[in-house]
Amino acid sequence: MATAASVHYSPRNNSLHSNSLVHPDSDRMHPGTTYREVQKMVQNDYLHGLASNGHPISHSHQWLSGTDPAPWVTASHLGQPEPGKAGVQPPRDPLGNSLHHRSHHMVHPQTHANHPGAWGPPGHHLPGMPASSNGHQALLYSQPGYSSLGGMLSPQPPALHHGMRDALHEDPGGHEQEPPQHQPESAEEDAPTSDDLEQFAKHFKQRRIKLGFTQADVGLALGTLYGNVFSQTTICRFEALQLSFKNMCKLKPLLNKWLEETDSSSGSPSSIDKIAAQGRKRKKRTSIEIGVKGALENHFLKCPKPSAHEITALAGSLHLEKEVVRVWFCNRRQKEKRMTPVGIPGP
DNA sequence: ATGCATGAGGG
DNA sequence: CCTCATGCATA
Repeated sequence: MATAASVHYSPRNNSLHSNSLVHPDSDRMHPGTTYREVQKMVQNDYLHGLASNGHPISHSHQWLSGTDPAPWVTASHLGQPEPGKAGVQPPRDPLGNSLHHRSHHMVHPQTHANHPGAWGPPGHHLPGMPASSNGHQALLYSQPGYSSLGGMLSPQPPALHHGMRDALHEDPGGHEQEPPQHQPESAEEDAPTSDDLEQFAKHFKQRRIKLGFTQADVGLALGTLYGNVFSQTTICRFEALQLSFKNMCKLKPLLNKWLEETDSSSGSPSSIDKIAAQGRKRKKRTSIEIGVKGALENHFLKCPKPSAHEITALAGSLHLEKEVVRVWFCNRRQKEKRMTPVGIPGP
């Protein structure tokens, strides 16, 4: 066969241990439901990563092809999303009305540097337990009133208004680290609370399904509309609140826009951009055996951030590549930072 | 729906 | 090396 297609990737440093055989592991559960730890998440450092990427462009697949530059990527972040429209059409036609209209002068993911105060505090609510029980967080949504919890929702005109977040009491003599630079209730895209996001995610999913779109469709549509493509994975995670708070905040406006556009003007067949995954191949996903995962979990509980040396040692004893172990820890840490931390499904 | 992975950006 | 956003591949 085509041996020319080399499936080599470049491990940072290390000898090839080549221990990662493709064994169909049926892993998905943790060995023993013992680590149902309460998340302690007392450190939210959402304050420093905002500038990470204001423009998700210019990165992604470079192995796609060394010959043809991804057109959608080079198209820049928000250049010209085709004034006409760009709605991917669901496999089935939900409605037939071609109501088209208006504004789509959306900007690219503008991650303003405001930090959510509702997520970090140790006393924040758990996903299954709205903070309302504390009696300090009213349920004020910035989104158009969706009377969820009923099933039937009636799209109402944007009531755009929202309250505010819980007021943090700063310590006397201390330094303020919460500059509430909120505009005079200008728009609705300021600082969503966790409840906002929760509600929106729910609403979004509901609408999406009703409109007959898949998660992948939405991701693609976002690309066509605003120039930012997202994968099914990301949409899925958004709906499941499995992204970081900051990330959720960034995506919400986009998805909201899509929702508005879509449910009002729904008859617009359009060509879906398809990205061909070709060229460079990524490393085969290493399947870590259940037992090994358990061991990793254990170490994580004791030490979420092992040193390089420790990782090496661990990798040795577990017969894994160091890189794999390192990445495992990275991913594990990320999980802890999600809105819905491991093991605790949303409401 | 999720597990492992890539890569940009920051230190 | 880490964090963070994001996604291919897979269960």
